[in-house]
Amino acid sequence: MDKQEQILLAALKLFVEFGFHGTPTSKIAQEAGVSNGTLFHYYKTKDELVVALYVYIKTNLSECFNISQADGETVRATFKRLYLGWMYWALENPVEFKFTQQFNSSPYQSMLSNEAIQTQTQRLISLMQEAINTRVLKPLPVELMFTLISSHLYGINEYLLASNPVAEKKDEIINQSFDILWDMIT
Amino acid sequence: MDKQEQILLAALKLFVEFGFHGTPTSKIAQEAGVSNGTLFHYYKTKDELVVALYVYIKTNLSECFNISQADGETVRATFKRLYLGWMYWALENPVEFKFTQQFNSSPYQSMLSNEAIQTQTQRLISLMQEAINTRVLKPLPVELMFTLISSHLYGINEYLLASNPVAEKKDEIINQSFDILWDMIT
DNA sequence: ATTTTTGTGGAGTGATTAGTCAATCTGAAT
DNA sequence: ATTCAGATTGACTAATCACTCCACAAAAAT
Repeated sequence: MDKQEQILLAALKLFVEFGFHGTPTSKIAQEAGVSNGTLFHYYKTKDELVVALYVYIKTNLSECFNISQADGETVRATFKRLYLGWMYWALENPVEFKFTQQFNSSPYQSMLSNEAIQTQTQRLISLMQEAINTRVLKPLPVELMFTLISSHLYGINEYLLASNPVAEKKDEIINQSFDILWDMIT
Repeated sequence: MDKQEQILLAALKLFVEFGFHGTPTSKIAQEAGVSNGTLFHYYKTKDELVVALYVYIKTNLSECFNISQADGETVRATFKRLYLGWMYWALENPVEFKFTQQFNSSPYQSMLSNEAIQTQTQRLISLMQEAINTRVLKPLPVELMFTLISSHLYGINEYLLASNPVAEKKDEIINQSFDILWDMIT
């Protein structure tokens, strides 16, 4: 058993349920089954723990699929693969996803200066830029394109979590929503 | 001077900068120029203050435009009016907007049981439902339609706040983004 | 004029919190 | 067997926090 990971998982569970402020470090240690001291052995401050948890989750997410166009893959297929990959990850890991949302619209956001995560985003951006350059996507500013796609994804995800349809219906909506997105950006 | 409002404004400023947990009630009172006791005279708990602030902001927002189709107004014009109204409000009140985002992805969200705000959302929903019934909008579940539109709006807003273009360019992007949205949903 | 209600202040309180520390344990290397 | 570095513990602390309480002021009602 990796105590460090247990701490992260306990923090995740409690943060999503009670918010950052609502969960004392003592409760996190308790939930993780470790002592107070151990928690602070691994993370010097509570803030550091919050940021580390975000990095941990984002790293897990990015390992789910690689952001690059495979040989013989059309641009559309690449985008669809990434869109579906992200969407299904978010649906299967709602707590993790909720946490990233909470984090992104919190003041902790600015404490983040993690290289790995920023290059991950950069990869997506350049993939989109290339698709714009080759006239596959509409000639919009790439940052705007990025925003359009990710907010679309967030929205659909939120809808699916709220309405919680059966698996088939869910797949149908996801595919349909990708088509709508693709129409929008090409 | 209305002390109650001063407290809300001080809380807004501090919450957005330091988060709910990062701002003690004593600092809020100090920023508002009132005593600790006065703050708790108006709001029995800190939680109550947070929720009251959300209601206050949402009420202000909803007073900016009325959600109904004016005489002789096309469906597209109604949607555009509401879209632009909301967008410009969010751009002109970034702190308020940021707060609502923070609130919505926080555990406080569930403490909200305000009638007025929920009927406001209901109005928008039924406006969309009607547009779907009359075949103006695509035959999608109305909740999905709602999600598509609002996440689009959120995304564009975030982009505009981040890139901060000059006023003309900004107007152009907003109009353009509405056209993209309209294409998407019709 | 007198009472009642409401607003305001700010010191005070008990509980809670993030973070420390010295002591012990563990296990691997020598 | 001894050493030693890192892991682990949990009692401890200094600070902070949400919230109370009571005295008093202002206004409103009688």
